[in-house]
Amino acid sequence: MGAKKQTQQRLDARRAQILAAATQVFARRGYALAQVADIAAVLKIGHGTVYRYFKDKRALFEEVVQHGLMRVGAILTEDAPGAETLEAYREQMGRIGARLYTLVTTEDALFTLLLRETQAPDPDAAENMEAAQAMLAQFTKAYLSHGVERGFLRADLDLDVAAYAFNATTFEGARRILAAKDREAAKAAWLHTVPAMLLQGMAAR
Amino acid sequence: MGAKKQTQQRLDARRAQILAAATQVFARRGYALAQVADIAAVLKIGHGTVYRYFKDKRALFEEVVQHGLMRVGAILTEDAPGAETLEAYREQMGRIGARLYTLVTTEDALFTLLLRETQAPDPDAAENMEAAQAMLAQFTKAYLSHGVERGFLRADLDLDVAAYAFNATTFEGARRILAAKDREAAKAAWLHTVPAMLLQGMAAR
Amino acid sequence: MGAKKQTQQRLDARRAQILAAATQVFARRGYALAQVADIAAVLKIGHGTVYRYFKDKRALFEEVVQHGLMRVGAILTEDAPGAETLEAYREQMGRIGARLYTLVTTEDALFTLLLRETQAPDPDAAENMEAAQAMLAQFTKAYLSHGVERGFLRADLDLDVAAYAFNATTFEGARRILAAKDREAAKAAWLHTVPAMLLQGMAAR
Amino acid sequence: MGAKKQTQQRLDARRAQILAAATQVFARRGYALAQVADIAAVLKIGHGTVYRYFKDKRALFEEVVQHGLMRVGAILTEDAPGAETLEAYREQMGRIGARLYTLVTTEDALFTLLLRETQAPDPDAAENMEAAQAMLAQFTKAYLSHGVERGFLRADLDLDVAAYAFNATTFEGARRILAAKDREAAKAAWLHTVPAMLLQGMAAR
DNA sequence: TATGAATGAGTGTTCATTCAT
DNA sequence: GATGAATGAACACTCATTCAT
Repeated sequence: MGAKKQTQQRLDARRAQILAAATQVFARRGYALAQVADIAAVLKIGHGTVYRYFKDKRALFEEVVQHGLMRVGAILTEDAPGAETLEAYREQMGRIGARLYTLVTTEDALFTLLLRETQAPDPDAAENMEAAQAMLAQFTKAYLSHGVERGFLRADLDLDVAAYAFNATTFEGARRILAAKDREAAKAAWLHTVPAMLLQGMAAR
Repeated sequence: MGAKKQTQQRLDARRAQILAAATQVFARRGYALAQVADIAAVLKIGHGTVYRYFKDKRALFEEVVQHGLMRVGAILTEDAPGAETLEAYREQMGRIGARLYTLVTTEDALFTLLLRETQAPDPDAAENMEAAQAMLAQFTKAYLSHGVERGFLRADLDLDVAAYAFNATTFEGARRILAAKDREAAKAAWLHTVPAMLLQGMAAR
Repeated sequence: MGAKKQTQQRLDARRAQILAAATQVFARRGYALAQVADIAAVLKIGHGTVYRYFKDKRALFEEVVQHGLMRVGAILTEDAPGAETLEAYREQMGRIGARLYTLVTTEDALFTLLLRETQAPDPDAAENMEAAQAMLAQFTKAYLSHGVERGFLRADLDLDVAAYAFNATTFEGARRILAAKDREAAKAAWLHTVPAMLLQGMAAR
Repeated sequence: MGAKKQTQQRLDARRAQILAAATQVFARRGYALAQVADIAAVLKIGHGTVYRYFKDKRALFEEVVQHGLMRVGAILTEDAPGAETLEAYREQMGRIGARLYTLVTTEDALFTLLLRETQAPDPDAAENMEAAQAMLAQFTKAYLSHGVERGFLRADLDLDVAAYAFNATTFEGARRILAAKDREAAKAAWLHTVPAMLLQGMAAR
């Protein structure tokens, strides 16, 4: 049984390695141009081996994406939604953003991929992507909803629109940070500007 | 001479037809899965004919994108930037948004394509797309800059960040509208919520 | 009728122009890579026009070759076979060779083509080429036969073998001359060496 | 290790099979008309397999040619250049010719190909072919040079011209033998006539 | 008669996927 | 389990040829 466990662990480790290698290659070349053989080559394993862990290229891709989305989801829910004042609310927003953008810079390849190919490579996969977007929007909507209930946010806000707009802004920040020469500076700029802009607006007082 | 002109017109017309058909097919299937033969089939012409008008599949794709971006650019610059009050400024923002979202629903396929594949289909084309994004951001930045000068917008706004955030929100709106069952309702919701949100913020007063 | 003649002359002239242009293009690019459109482009005429004068690309090619072979044949028969002494015979051989090699350098393209693609581009055409070779060998054989009759040449010579060998040597000379940097020098060297070599042999006396 | 060796042997064998099949098909149809799929079909293997062993059609063709030239080169150098008398020299010439013409009839397809397409199928490859010709001419020149040094051959012979002429004659023999109905008879005729003709000349004594 | 727009058969090449070892 | 040799569907692109103008 110990041996079995060992084996199982080794299998899991290999699976994770393939997932990581796939993330790199998909990020670098895009889904269409990434070759299964490239991914195997990164690990110096036979490319047939990949098929022992994943049904096909598409399944591998989707698992990479799912895995990435789960990590994002974890960050968004890690911080319990319990802010009692607008100030605390805004601070929490900053904390979540900071964690997200740190993950973005750490997991460079993963986010390059998520942000580039979230618009799916083919129509069949488009639904999945759409679903993922919707899920993230639900997170955000719940978060905003809490703000409205507490009275921090305007009661007349269209929460669906706001949630999608909020996420779009957040992910655009991630894109800009990844594209920036000085990522730390870009991160700081986005974290400084966006919460203020979304909460107080751009209009002068 | 009349004949020559006729012929030239017919050539131009055919070119435009191919561009339009390509837009449909690229939008429906994505760049990678779109086949040149599909595009020709839409027009019931031989697929060799496509190559009389465009060097190759990539060139055709890029022309579709360029053409689309020019139309967007035209909308953004059509309304001269001369608002004198915050109210006029906000109204102009609404007008531009309305025109853009109307184009989005009219030119369904074009925007499906632009919004999906602006994230480049392959690394070679990525630069073009990046450049297009940057160009649109410049438009927006200039527009916001005007607002700051007039005193409508906060003087401490990071205009680069704000411009990208603004555009991201706008394009997310386009995506949501295209995905919506009731597009007119979605259009109204985004046009109603976004300017207020971006100008006044989500925070309660 | 004068008008008709005029027209006929113009048609013939155009036909000759196409033949000449085709010779250039076939010589430069080889049969397979030469495009009918290239040939038309040389004359700045529509490529459809070529098909009004020649059935298809292959027919055009074959006419170019036939035309070239006829010119070679003319040179070989121009000098009547009436040498009475070995010395006169050898001189005649030199004269014919000189005329041939002059034509070679003058009609550069034609010979590049003849010498390169006499080995036919496809099996159907191979027979024609074989026939042309055989025809040239017959000329030479008759010429050698005259030498045997007159007693200039060894009576035990296998005339078939000798004729083909003689021609091969002659055409190899043409190839070398065309490939040479200094064509005049190459021409002189071949004309000086080959008749002596073929008549007296390489062996020392 | 034994298994590895086995596998390597099988790979080498397959490579050799493809080379052989390619020789047949290129010989039968010529470079331009030979299809990669035809070559694969001869071996009843998938045509993709060919691309595991050769980069592309051209590379396969060039390897076929190189391989052929090496075999010819081997024959030409096998017999050490040590003749001490004209008679021995002439006999050696006959032996080399006999071996070459035997290879020609044995390796029918290879020589059909070499003799047909040594004149390059396209301008890019022309240099290779020219180089091969030059290499063979160098062999022959060295051989003739030995004859001059030993005093068998005329001291005033232009060795460059003679070498190319010699080779041209030899290859024409190969062509005629391949084209002949009775190849053995043709072989005998060429082997009997050519050395005598080249050494003693055609002129009567 | 000349043109060149249109055509589509034809082919080299790629690469995800399978499966014998 | 791991491998990588083999496979062949799939597709972009070319260019000789036709024919309406």
